[in-house]
Amino acid sequence: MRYSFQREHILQILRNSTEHFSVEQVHKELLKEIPNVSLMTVYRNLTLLSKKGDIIPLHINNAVHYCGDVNPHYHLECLNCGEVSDFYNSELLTKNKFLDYNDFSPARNGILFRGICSDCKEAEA
Amino acid sequence: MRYSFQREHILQILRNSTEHFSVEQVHKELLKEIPNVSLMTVYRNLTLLSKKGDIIPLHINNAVHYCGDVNPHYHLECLNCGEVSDFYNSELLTKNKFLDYNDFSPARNGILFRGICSDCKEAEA
DNA sequence: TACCAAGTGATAATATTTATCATTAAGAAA
DNA sequence: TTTCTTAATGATAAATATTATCACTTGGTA
Repeated sequence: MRYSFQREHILQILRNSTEHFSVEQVHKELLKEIPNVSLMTVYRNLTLLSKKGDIIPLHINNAVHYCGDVNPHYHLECLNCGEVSDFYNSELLTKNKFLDYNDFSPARNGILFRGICSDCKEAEA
Repeated sequence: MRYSFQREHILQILRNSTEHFSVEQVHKELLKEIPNVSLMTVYRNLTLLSKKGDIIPLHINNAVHYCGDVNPHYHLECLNCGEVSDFYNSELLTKNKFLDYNDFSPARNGILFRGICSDCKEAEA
């Protein structure tokens, strides 16, 4: 894989944020730094970076969002507001082994919890 | 919500299978029983049944698949072959409480494990 | 400096889902 | 049973997200 100015910037956009941008959002951010960069380039590089393991693809409501943090953690998706947040939990990580039951090996960042986030629970109460 | 012949059949298709059909697949099955039924009707009812809690929507690679089993369980998605299977694990279910950490409440069937399934692991070895 | 292949950007095509609206039919009321 | 109201349907079009194609550009090596 050859160096690419565009790809490097895409990676930095995700590394420098805790948000989980959609492809469109990454493109929008990238346009601030590289005018005229095409959406196709964003798609292409996000796919490549995912395959390399440099970013984590999250499939949320029929659109892929990407996480730039490759440290061991999981994701929480709120079914009410749609927000996706990172979830660091060492207890779960150490207990992770029993998940190899069923001969299924979860990917390092491959656990997604779908439910209701704290903000939405408060709003209801 | 009023009774609908089409909706009833859609629900039965999912109830009578352990597979996790896409919308197109449900439509294909439904056409065997109700010729000329429209794809729009399938979309509409799958969305309605999801909101009622009668079926579980799974977002897999930018397409929704549905699970007709509403008993407490989770899902395993193979990143290699794309297969999605049900995962029943009482140990995880009882330990589920600690997931209320972070004030996030996972939905009853809202945990998705993404990784490599047993078949694919064997094939590699 | 020349060359080759990876990467890009413009464009078109595909796939998935949602919106619109006239017609049909569930089921309550007369 | 007939009438009436409105949810549900089906046909069609539109919107959204993604992938394919290909001539041109650029990174990096010979």
